[in-house]
Amino acid sequence: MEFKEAKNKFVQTWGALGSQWGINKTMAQIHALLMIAPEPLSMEDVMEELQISRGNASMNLRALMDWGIVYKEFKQGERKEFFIAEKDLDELAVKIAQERSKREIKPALKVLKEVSSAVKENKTDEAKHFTEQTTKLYDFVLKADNMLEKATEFKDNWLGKLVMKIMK
Amino acid sequence: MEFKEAKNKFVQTWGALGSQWGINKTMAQIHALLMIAPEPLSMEDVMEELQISRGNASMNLRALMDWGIVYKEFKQGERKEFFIAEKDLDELAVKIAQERSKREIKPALKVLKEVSSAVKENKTDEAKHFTEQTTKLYDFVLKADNMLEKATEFKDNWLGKLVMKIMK
DNA sequence: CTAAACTTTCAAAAATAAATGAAAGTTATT
DNA sequence: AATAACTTTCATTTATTTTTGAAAGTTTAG
Repeated sequence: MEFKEAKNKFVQTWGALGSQWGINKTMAQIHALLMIAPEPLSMEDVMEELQISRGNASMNLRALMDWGIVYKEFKQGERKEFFIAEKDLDELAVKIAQERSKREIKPALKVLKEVSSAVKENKTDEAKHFTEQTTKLYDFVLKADNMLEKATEFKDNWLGKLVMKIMK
Repeated sequence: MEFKEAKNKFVQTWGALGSQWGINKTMAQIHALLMIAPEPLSMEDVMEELQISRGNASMNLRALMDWGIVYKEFKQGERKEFFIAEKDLDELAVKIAQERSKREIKPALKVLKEVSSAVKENKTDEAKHFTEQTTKLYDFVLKADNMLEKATEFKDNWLGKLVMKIMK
């Protein structure tokens, strides 16, 4: 396979994967590009490589920086900004997990808690069942969120490493 | 809070959560509805409650069954089909994890593997860096996918339970 | 201070995804 | 085998998300 073809295939694939995991396609593609770039890239470079507009590039680079997985870098004597991706993949996973927990799970948990304890006076069967089920769901999502949090601490901790080993 | 209000809030929230995790909004809402229904619901019921069309209900119920998280149920003497949700939440998590791995991660892994070993002859710096990075990414995604798989075996296994406990 | 170099914003356009509903398909009943 | 009860399909419409690009904003250098 030619290098250019492989590169393109990789960027497309990473983009598709990202878009299925809540990161928009262009954002994931920019990230892919930065991951494999041996040198920091300018906004021009990104626009050129992905054939996207200036506005699009600007917005998605900003978003990547908000997620904490892309950084600005300045070059000696150069006026413009360059960008590099977080290259430590464990760190990347931690950042993504934290962001998604904060933006999506935490707010949902708040509502689940609210509704699960909101109809306690109503004693119809339907209402009782509702309270039961939503309580279970709250506990479950809370557990999942905690796991996500704890999983991000794994890499530094002996127990985690042990478990990983056993889990093959 | 009134029961109806709580119910509506719950359905909306579950729908939003789902849509951020790769399950379409209506699909997640139907699932929510079935989760809290004390009795199996017919397609009519679902259409009525969510104010959606017959086609929409049919397609999304089918999708939920493909995911293995909703089942058909037949009632004595009734001609029409009723639906119930998988109520075991651990089972739900397993099913979702399996489906997403199969549909999204596995195909991506295939491409990653392909491109990471595709440009080995090319010896420019850029190509070398590309191979290095994509190899790392492949390993990383593979590891993540394995974790997802193993996590689904946790609930039945003593070590898993222990770890869960320690993780609080 | 001001012009040049560069970045961000945002209303409008384009692309994508999801929903509708009527027609076609299926299955059970008489 | 005809009809009624119900479900699925899919071309079209509608809603949502993403992208564009030109104008406004910012920063640096002279």
